[in-house]
Amino acid sequence: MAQYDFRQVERRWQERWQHDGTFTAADAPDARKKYYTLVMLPYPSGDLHVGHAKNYTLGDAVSRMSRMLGYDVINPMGWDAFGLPAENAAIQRGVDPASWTRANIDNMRRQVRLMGTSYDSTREIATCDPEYYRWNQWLFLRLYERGLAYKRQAPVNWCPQDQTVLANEQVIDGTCWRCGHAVERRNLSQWFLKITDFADRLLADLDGLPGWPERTKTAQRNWIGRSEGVQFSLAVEGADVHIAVFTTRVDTIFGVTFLAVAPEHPAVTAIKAIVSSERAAQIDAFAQSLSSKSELERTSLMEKQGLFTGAFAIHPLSHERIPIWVTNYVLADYGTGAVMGVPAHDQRDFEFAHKHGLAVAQTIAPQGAEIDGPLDAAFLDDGHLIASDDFTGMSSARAREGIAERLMAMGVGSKTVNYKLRDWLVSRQRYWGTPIPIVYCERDGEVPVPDDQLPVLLPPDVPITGEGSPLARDPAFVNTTCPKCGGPARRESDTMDTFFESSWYYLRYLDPHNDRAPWAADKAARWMNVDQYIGGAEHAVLHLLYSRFFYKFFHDRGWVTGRDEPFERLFHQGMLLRNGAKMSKSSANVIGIDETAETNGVDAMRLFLLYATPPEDTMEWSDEGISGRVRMINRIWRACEPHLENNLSQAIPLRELPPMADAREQALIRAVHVAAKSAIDETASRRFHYNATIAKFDEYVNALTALTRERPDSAAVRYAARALPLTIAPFAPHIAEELWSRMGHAGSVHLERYLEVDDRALAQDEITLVVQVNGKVRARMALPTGTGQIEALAAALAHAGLRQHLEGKEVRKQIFIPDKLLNLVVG
RNA sequence: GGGAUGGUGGUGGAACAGGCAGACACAGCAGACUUAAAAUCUGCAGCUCGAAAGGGCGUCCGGGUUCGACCCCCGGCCAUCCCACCA
Repeated sequence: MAQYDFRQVERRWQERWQHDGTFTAADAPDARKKYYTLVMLPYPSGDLHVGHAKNYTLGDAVSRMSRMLGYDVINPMGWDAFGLPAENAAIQRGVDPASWTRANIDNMRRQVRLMGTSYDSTREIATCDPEYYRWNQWLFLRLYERGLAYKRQAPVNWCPQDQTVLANEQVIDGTCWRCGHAVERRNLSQWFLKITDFADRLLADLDGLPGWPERTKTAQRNWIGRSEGVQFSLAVEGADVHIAVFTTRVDTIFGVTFLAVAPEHPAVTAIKAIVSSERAAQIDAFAQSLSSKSELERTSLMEKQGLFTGAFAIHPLSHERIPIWVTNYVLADYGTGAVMGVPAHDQRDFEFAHKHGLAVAQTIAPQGAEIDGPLDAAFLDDGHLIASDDFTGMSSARAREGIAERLMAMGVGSKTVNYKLRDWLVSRQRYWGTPIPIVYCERDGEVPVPDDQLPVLLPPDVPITGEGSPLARDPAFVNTTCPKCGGPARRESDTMDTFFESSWYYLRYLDPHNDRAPWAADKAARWMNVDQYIGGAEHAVLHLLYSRFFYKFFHDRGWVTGRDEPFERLFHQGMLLRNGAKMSKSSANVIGIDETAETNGVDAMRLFLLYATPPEDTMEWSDEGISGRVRMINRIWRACEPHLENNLSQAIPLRELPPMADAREQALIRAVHVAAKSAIDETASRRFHYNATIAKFDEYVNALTALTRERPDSAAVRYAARALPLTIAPFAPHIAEELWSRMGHAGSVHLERYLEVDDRALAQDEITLVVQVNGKVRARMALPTGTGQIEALAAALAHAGLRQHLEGKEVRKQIFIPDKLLNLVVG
């Protein structure tokens, strides 16, 4: 008996699939329904580990399964190749980011193939290719034309030690991830994308995505943060300025005892002009002390601080004088940058008022109750209004309407919707990204690079030191001529956030070599939308929100048709841990693909990754666990081996069930169809709990192994052996292909139709009827399928084991579930 | 503080629709084969009382609904993740 040589077999079929283009998707449609499976494209960091493998194995199984179920499948793959790690490698090791990235892509492509991934390699893309980022720039210009890309001054995270800007995710508890130095805020001129224009659609259309996890939709809803309220303004006493505030609780307006503004608020300048010079100096000092503090520090870590400006605002309804304070906890860029302070009905305001000795005026009382003494915390619920002029006595809900109308009639207020979502900052002072295609001319100002001059190429050989923007220091890149007037001009030296590339890559896969457009509309119409998207939950509000924004823009421009959502169904993978930590080089807990494939084989690795937990769960890697799947592969081989080359003439068509000689053969045939049914159901339901499917295959293989020993030539055994490569193909593709081929088939098993589940095979002649007495299981009886209640009761009464539970008692009630259960209530 | 998800043997997990709890596997124990080991095969295995037959308990805890609850409802505990001075 020859040992199964997985190394040789796996390598041979991987080369064959690549050579034959087995998984190439044709652009010409056929009679089948299209199916677009997509996994989030990886960053080429160097080496794939089994954590990556967990993600790609699921996508690959879904893709292969869908193809075998009769869909016209497209399953592309690419590289999210721009980003900071390449620059860090450049700084630390002096390598060129481009060469470093290319080498990583080459290595990881090898590893993706080593995993036996069934992706269409003719559609592979790398976002750092000029042929790709050219279209980034083109899309940026289309956004620019519509006013959706714009430049403005904005505060960013800045590390004074490393002399560089940091992304939000690189700020760990207010410090720089690399050097640990406290991060500051700096005002820099930055490019933004106006995602806020789409806030209402991005929110509303979540309701039309039943194929998305609820938690992801909730996360996006929270992030967009829509709130309805009223905006109104208060005049500043003695100055010609008004301060607008936004509130969701306008019913508490008579409880306002102070006005809190952000130190950056524009009205602060006017206020400084009307107060004493000492006050003005104090305000400046207060603003200065906060200017470099990060938002996290100001809002979450620091105590509530404030300074009375010396100025007053006039309450629009009561005409009382309201002291104006500058505070650390009011954010300049949410709402209007100013808040009405209602200590009695807002906990933040309550704490602030207590600390600074401000008045607390209760204007809402619990429904049906009166106030009983001073508050020891803000009263946040709705109720009825007290001490509120002619609104006194109204319910909160009615007062919100009435007060809003009064303010509108007075011309000082309006109903408003506010969003937490802010415009997307896409500028990065980094080298390894897409250059922003804008030049600055002394005469013409900000000028977009014309389409026919794209791409603006990223220059090679730029020194990267980790200090400041590398492109800004490259005169050959920065100095250019104005496309409009031909005069001297300066190129934008910022590059784009890498999330720009990943917001539309799924469209480029559909037309990867197009040099006239990012994609052709007919290709998009052929394949979009993505039927099943698979990736980590960490992108719930980043990539997945940006992509929806882009797709809506594309849809509005008519570049894509159908619905304006890119991803029909979304599935979040669980993480893979080892020793309780996420696999990473820094944790030194990485299990590499190459080593695992070499020692255990790729099929065993794939089976283990699918088998160990449901795919959405966090998984702990286990060196022992994979050995069980190695055994399974070997059992599959031994079970099928007697049915290889010699038995070709005895091939049994899989659609024809062999006659079943006895209960054991029936059980074997049943195991075949139970496993196949599980694979089909888990795919169709999009639950993808292939862990349960593979357990069914264990039972199938165990039954086959046992019966093969006794009667290797029975029709049932031959049928079950020949069905095995076909049914296990999506999960263990290499051994399946090898067995299929050795059984005499010419084509690839992966292009075959999956086994059709036959109800006759699933049916059983005999079932186990559970007999309960007063709800407790007291006996199990083997009975013919379809036994009626009367016969079942008779059998139960005759059952020796039940006598002690029934003797001398009256059966008062029977519950009978056919072929399952008989519950006798006695007393 | 708010929200989401979850809590089942020594371990990973199964039970898809309220109907046999613990499938399948890992680790373990015993046996067969072997000079021996590996590999392979067979058997045992929730806890507990009992020699056995058989009984009692058992899906985080406490209640409830039901003939019957891992599953549904109420209250609590714990864990993980997300959001969090958003006015």
